[in-house]
Amino acid sequence: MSTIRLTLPDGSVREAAAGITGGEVARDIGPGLARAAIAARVDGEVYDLDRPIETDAEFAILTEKDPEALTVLRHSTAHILATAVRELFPGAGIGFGPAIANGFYYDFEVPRPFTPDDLETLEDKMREVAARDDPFVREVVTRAEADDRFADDPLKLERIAEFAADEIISVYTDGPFTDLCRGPHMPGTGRLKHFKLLSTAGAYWRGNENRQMLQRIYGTAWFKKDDLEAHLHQLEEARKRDHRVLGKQLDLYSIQETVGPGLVFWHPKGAMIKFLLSRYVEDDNLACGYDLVYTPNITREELFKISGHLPLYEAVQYPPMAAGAGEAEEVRYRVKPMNCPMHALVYKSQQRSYRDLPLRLSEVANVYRDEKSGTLHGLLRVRGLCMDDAHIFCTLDQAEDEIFLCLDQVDRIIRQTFGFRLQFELSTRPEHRLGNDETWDKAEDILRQALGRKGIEFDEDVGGGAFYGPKIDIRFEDAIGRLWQGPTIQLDFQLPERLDLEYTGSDNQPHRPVMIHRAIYGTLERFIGNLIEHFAGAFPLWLAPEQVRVIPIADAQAEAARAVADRLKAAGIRVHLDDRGETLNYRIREAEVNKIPYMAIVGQREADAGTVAVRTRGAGKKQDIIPVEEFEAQLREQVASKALVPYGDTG
RNA sequence: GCCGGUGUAGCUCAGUGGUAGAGCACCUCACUCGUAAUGAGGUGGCCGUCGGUUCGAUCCCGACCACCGGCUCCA
Repeated sequence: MSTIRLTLPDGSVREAAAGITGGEVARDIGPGLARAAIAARVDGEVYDLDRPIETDAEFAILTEKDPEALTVLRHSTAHILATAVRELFPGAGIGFGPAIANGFYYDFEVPRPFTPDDLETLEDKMREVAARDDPFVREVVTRAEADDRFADDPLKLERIAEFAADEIISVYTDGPFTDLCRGPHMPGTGRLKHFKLLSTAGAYWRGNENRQMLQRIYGTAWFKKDDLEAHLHQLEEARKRDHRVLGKQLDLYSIQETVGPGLVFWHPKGAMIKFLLSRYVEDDNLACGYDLVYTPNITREELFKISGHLPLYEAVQYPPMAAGAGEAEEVRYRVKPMNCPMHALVYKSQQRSYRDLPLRLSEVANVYRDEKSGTLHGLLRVRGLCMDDAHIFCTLDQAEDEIFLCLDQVDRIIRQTFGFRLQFELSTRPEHRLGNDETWDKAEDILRQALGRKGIEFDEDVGGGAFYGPKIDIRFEDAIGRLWQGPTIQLDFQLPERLDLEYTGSDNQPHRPVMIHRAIYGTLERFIGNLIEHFAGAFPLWLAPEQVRVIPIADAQAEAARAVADRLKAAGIRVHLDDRGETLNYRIREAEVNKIPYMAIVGQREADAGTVAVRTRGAGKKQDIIPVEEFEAQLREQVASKALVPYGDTG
C-alpha cells in the first residue's frame, strides 16, 4: 500500500497510508479534534470524514468554526428533512435540496401541498431522525446502479441521465433514506440540533415554468442555539426595516387597489424624498454636461417596431390603445416602457456633426411595464416606474471617457452620498448577438479600460451581455449587508442602427454613433425602497421630509417656539411646530417614532436666552442647548454637505 | 402567470352560523407639563368583491380581486 503526504494548515506534513480517511487523521491528531471534526478539506474540496484520501494533498479538518462546515450542516439538515418527508409522506418525489445562504431548502413532489401544520409535524419528525444519530454513509455507484436505486423517483432519474460518462456518482444514506447526492455530509444525524423550518412555497422543477411545480420547504440551521436565535432575531429586524411597513408607518406612499397593483401614490413625505433625489441627480447631470429633455409618455406603436423592442419586449408592454378620433384612420398607440427610442429621436431631430458629440440627454421620466402580478413587491417591483434615465450618443472612441464619467457619477452618488458599498460586474458578448467580433472586442475593451482607469475591481459574467452590447451591472450593499441590483451602464450598437442615427465626421462622411444607456438610481421607486431599508426610515437630514420639529414645553413658550420655527423655515429648513396641548413626553415620543432628525425644544429658559434645546434623533436624553443661529448654521451645513448624520437605527 | 397562505375600524389585531370587539390613531373636555404614551368621554366597520348553501353567512362552499412567502444560491 502506498503512502501519501498530507500537508496540514500549520505547514507540518503527515504521512499516512493511501485510503486513510479524514476522520482517522483527526483521531490520530487527538481525541478533541476527532470530536469536533465535521468534515475534511482535501485540496480545497470538502470531504466527508469517512471518505478515503488517495493522494498527496493540502489537508485540513473542518470544525464548527469553518464556514464550509456550516454549508455541510445545512445540507445534512436538508437531508433529514427529506428523511422526515419520506417517513410522513411515503412515495414523495425527491427533487433538489441544497444548502443556501443562511439555510437550506428541499423540493418535493407530493400529492398535496404542505401546510403550516405539516411544517411543525415535519420538524418534530426531524428531531426524531436526529435523535437516532444515524451515520451518513457515502457510496459511489455506477450509472446502472443509480438508475436501479432510484427507479421509483423520476426526478432523480432525470438528473442521473444528465451525468457525464466519467462523472463520479455518489449516494448518501442516513437510516432509512437514501439520496442521490454530491455531498459532503456530517458524520451523523445526531449533530443536527439547531434548525427550524421557515416556510413553504411552490417552486418549478428546475426553475422552469413549463415544468411541474414542486413543493419547496425552506429552513435554517446552525451549530449553536444562540446562532439560530440570532438569525431568527435578524429576520425580525429585517422585517422592521421592511420598506412596506415603514412606508406605511411614516406615511410615505400607498398602493391602492382601486387604481391597481404596482402603481404608487407618493404621499407628501415620500414625494418630498422623490423630489429631492430627482433634483440631486438632475443637478449632478447638468454639472456633468448632460442636457435635460422631456419626451412623450405614449407613442405610435410603430416606433417600438422600428426600435426592435416590440417583439422582444411585448410581454411587459401594456397593450395598445386606439386613438385618433375624427381622423381618417385609427392609429395604435403604446405607453412607453423605456425612453431610449425617444431620446434617439431627439438626437435625430437635426443633422449632427462630430462636433456635437458626445451628446448626453437625460430625463427623469415615468414609464410603465406590465410586470407579472406575482412578481410585484412594494416599491421594489412596480408597474409604473420613474427612471433617472440618460443616453449618451458618441463615437466608439469617445465611449471610454463617457463610461468613466458614468462610473464616476455612480461612485459619487451611490457610494459617497448614501454610503452604499458597490460591486461591479462586466457582462460580455452573449451567444446570440448583433455586430461583428471586432466591434465586440473593442466595446468590451472600452468597458474594461474605463473600469480599470477608475481602479475598480469587477467580476465578469461571460456571455451575460445584452444582444446589442456589453454592460456593466452595479450592485450595492446596504447597512445590514443585503445586496440590491443597482445602476447599469450599457453600450448599444443596435438602436443607432435601427433608428438610422448618423453624424457627419471630419471626413465629411456619414458615421454611426454608439449609444450608452445608463441610470444612476435605476428607478426612483426601487431606490427609495432601498433607502428606506438602508436607513431604517431614519433619513439623513438633507433627505428627511421633516427636518426639525419645534416643541414648546408649555403654552407660555408657544410664541417663542413659533419664532424659532419661522426663522428656520426662512432658512429653507423643513420644520414643523408642534404646539398641541399634548404632554411634552407625548410630543417627544411622537417625533422620535416619526424619525424626525432633530427636535428643537423651547422652554422658558430657552425662550429667555434665545436658545433651543436640540434633541437628536436616537440620542435619548442627551441634548445641546445652543443659540438659535448656531442651530440654524449647523443645519445649513449638514444639508449642504448631504451629511449622513444624524442617522442610525433608532429602533 | 404558477403554488401555498392571508383579507374584520385609518393602523395593529381578537372573535362568533343568530346582523361585531380591543389597543393605538382621530374628535371633544379637563390638564400647561423640562425630555419616549395625562385622564375622562365620543365618532368610526356592506367583516375584500360577487355568487351559492342555509330560516339566517363576517363565519361554510365556489369564483374573482388584492396582499404576503416563494418559483435553480442546480444531485
